[in-house]
Amino acid sequence: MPVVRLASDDPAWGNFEHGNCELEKMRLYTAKTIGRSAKAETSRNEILSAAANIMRRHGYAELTLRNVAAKVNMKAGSLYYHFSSKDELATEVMRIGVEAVERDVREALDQVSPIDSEQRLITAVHIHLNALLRSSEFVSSHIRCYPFVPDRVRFELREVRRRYDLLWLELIGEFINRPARGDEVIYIWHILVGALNQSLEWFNPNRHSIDDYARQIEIMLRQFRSQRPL
Amino acid sequence: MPVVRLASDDPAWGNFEHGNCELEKMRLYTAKTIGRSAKAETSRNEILSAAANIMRRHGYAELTLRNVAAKVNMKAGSLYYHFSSKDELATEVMRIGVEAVERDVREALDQVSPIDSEQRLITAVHIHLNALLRSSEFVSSHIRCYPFVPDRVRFELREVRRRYDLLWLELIGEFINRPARGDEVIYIWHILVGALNQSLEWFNPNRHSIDDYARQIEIMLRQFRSQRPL
DNA sequence: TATTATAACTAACACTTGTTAGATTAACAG
DNA sequence: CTGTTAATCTAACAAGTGTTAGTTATAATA
Repeated sequence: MPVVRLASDDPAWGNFEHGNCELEKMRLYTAKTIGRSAKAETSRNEILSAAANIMRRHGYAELTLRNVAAKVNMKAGSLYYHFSSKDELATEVMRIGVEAVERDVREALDQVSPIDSEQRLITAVHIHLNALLRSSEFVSSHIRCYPFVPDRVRFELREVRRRYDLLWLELIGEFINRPARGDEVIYIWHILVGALNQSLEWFNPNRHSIDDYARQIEIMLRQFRSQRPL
Repeated sequence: MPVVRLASDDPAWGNFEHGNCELEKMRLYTAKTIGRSAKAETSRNEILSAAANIMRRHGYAELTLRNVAAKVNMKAGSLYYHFSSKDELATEVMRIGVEAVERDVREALDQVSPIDSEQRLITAVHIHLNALLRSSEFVSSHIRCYPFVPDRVRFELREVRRRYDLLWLELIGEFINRPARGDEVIYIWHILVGALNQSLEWFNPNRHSIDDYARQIEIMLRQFRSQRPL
């Protein structure tokens, strides 16, 4: 019946399970494992994953400690053994998210020639989209919930976020041969980030292709370069 | 200190007042005024505006009946004289939003040659951006809160939203000379809508220019056409 | 096995939420 | 001025929130 099939038409919209990249999670989790027993570490990771899942699917408003606890067969109060507050839990989920996607992008860029600025930007687009839409609920929960999270949480995340933002500004600056902090680069950055991150609200893995979408974004990006002298 | 000034760095982020387009509001409100006294109508409109303001600035989770009531010097219970539920209030705010921006875009398109598909698309971009970032909190609250609103509210809005979506698909289809329902058009539509609507999260009227941003979007759009035969 | 630290539970707290019924005021008709 | 309708308030409700203190069960260590 719907002429255009919108994400919002799908009853299961937003309820897809992401591929379980357990290896990736492990790498992230263990990065900051200090003085925690194996069992505590496992529980903590389950809690983080459950929280990320709720945040990605239903938004920050639906992230309640009782919801999270139920997903890991615990009671709300038990979560305080692993996190000192709801804010800390949310911060940790989102911190894992940015750090994951930044690490993935940087690792992929290491395999690309430093002077091929077009291939570098395109690579970053692919990696970011895959993290967002396929591999990591930590990434998607961060992107989806950041604007609605309490001030304190946003404040805690400002440095990791800025690092990732600067990476993009530099990639774009190199690509269009302009200063990374000029208005031009910044506006293009906003266009690109908007196109990438809004996909969370419509992308349906059963109906859409990450690569197809990334290809259209590549086409768009080339225009910004072709408008300018090299 | 921040290298790149992000919206989230600004303490007043999201707290800008939109230009008071009272005339526009009147046109919208009165469109469905049936069997309501002048006083009731005024109160109802104040409630709608207050709700839209909260939704745009703080998101749907912060929209509480007590918050809204306080803004219009009422008590929470009094709102039930004008709306039968919180859902109905939210639905009405968002319905006004889509209908407003769709009407604005269509009226502007009436002034553009039907065969100048580039100018038509560019016009729509400008009108949409201005509604979103400057003139209407009903539009911005809709865009910002739609993904987080209860299912019932989204269901109520599906028709008005689809009408507006189809308008864009047709504009893009004409512009790149492709069927409005093909994958190509739909992906470009998602890119464009993402770039437009995400601006809600970073745009700061004291620091950015709507026209500058719209111009960058124009550059982007031309690439999609130039890639194809006419 | 006995002891101890770990990890979870119970049950409540103070508070906020949407919503409702009934009382109260304000505006207006006769 | 009187009576009636329209508009708002009061005060509570049941449900849900983050958080805490005290308790129990589990697991590791001696």
